Amino acid sequence: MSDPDTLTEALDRAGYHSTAARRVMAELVAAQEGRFKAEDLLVQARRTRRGVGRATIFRSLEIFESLGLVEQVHLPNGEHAFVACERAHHHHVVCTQCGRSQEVGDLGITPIARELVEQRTGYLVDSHRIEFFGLCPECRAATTPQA
Amino acid sequence: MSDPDTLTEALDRAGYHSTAARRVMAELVAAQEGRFKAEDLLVQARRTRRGVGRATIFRSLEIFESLGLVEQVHLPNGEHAFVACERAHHHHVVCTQCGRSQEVGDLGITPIARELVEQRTGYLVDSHRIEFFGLCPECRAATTPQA
DNA sequence: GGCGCGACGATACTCGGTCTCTGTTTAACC
DNA sequence: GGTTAAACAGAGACCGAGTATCGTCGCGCC
Ligand SMILES: [Zn+2]
Ligand SMILES: [Zn+2]
Ligand SMILES: [Zn+2]
Ligand SMILES: [Zn+2]
Repeated sequence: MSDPDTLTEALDRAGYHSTAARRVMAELVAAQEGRFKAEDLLVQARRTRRGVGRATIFRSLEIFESLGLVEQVHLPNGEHAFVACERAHHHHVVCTQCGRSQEVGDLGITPIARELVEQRTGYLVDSHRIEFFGLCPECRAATTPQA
Repeated sequence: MSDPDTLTEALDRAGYHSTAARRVMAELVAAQEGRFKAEDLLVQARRTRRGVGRATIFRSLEIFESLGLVEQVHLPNGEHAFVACERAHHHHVVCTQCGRSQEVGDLGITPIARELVEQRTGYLVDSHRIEFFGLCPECRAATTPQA
């Protein structure tokens, strides 16, 4: 992600007021590389221009999430973080080392899984969550010098 | 899940002391139907025999999890719950209505996904989390009488 | 320019989870 | 069976993420 305007436009299109706080949020989110915690934004906001209130951080993230611009990920250690999204159904790989993250298309898993799960368990699946964790190319290279 | 002994035996096998609190925990966990929150156990423990301390609840669950006897699930609403497990790599479907849950085998997703993700993103995947949410057969029947 | 609703932010609060510390239990060894 | 070191339980303090409240302010609209 890297374009604040995409975010603000989406907000506008969805009928949300354009406010200073939200513009800052859009900028911050767009500037993140990989996963980030709400707390990170709070700190960053406080550091630069006039800070954004804690409540607003969460409210904005909630809106962004409802618009599919951001997604919550549940890290292996139980913490919660967010990642910026580029629309369409997808999932994320998150680097356990540096936190960078990337989207992965649906991989065609959804329909298969849904069907299989349904026929094996009788459950009518209506949503799912898939998260991959591992090492990003950079960290991978860093930990395995050349061997 | 329904056998407390399986749990206590596993603890024993792993070299953990057999204590009163852990036996109670084994019984409680075995008695749960579907997903349950730590808080639930706390309340239930308090209600029946001599309660188990809050810290102990979490410590035990942590051990159970490390032994693959229990797994943490991140519900769609952000809450955390646990489900009892029957070993081997698998995932869960959780009923969004009544909370019942069931294991689903790997579905063959793991190797495919791993490979696809790796070749598309360059990430070296070493763990993943897949959760399905929907309606269990009972709730399904209940909400769609016969139509 | 004025109005009303929506959003902001400070603060207080809740709640899930952890830490710390002390007294107790356990298992192993004699 | 008695002794002892290490593991454990539990009470309570503590912490941090997230939420609720509420007075103020800004946006969009007329
Ligand atoms: Zn979570
Ligand atoms: Zn990385
Ligand atoms: Zn399981
Ligand atoms: Zn159900």
